[in-house]
Amino acid sequence: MVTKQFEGSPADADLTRADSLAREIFSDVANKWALLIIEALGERTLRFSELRDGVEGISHKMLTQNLRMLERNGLVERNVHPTVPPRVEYTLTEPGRALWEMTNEMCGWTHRYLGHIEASRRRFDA
Amino acid sequence: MVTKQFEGSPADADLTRADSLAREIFSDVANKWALLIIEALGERTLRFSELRDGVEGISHKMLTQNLRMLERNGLVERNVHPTVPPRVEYTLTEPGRALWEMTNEMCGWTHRYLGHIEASRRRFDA
DNA sequence: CGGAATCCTGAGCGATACTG
DNA sequence: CAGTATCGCTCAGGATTCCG
Repeated sequence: MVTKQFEGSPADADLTRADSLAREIFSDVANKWALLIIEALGERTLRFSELRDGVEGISHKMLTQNLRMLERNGLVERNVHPTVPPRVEYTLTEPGRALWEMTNEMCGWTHRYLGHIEASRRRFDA
Repeated sequence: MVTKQFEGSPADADLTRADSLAREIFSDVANKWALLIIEALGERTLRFSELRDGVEGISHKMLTQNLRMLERNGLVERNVHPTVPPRVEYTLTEPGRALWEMTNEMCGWTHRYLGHIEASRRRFDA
């Protein structure tokens, strides 16, 4: 992918920059919590607290932290309703939704190979 | 996905077990290094050292660690050639190859939205 | 060369408390 | 309810060393 080595031709500055940016984005996105959040938001818009117990296992802190990151990258949109008590809703943007399709496939993959993997683990652990 | 809440119907034990297993697998696989390794192995079989400098940024330790994990889950196959010096090659298994298709899409996704994301970041950081 | 083991540091994360 | 801030600790993970 993204992991090529360039030497010194003309437009390389741009290429390597785009490349390192791509790696950075990949690293942001290729993490457990981010993907689980995206997955949860695929169904519908959710509030902060709905996400907190929807994603199970995630801490308050990790949730905000990842939501900020996803917002920064333009994958989720944050909507504050100025009511009291406050109500903040998170929605996938179009890039986020595209990513969601892939988390979906990952879920499908996981279930498809559950048996293989479980078996392989037993073999390995012996 | 995987994050449903069950109450107490008959065959729930199995369902929740499969579910927690699925979450575990997902967590194993949804990590930066694992996915980058899979991506690298997509092209062709690679030796340990080829992976080490192919994946760039990964440490000796992280590489072995992740390779063990991937092997355990049956996503890569480890082949030791009893020569001297030793020669160890890693190949994707069929489940691994299926996963690779998804990392490929992720790479495609990354490049497709590079612009969007970069722009969104600039907006956010202001 | 590939891998295991050891040591050591700091980022990551949970827990808690405080604001609007 | 949502978010920020602070503290403390655990443990991920880098550097190094040794083995087959």
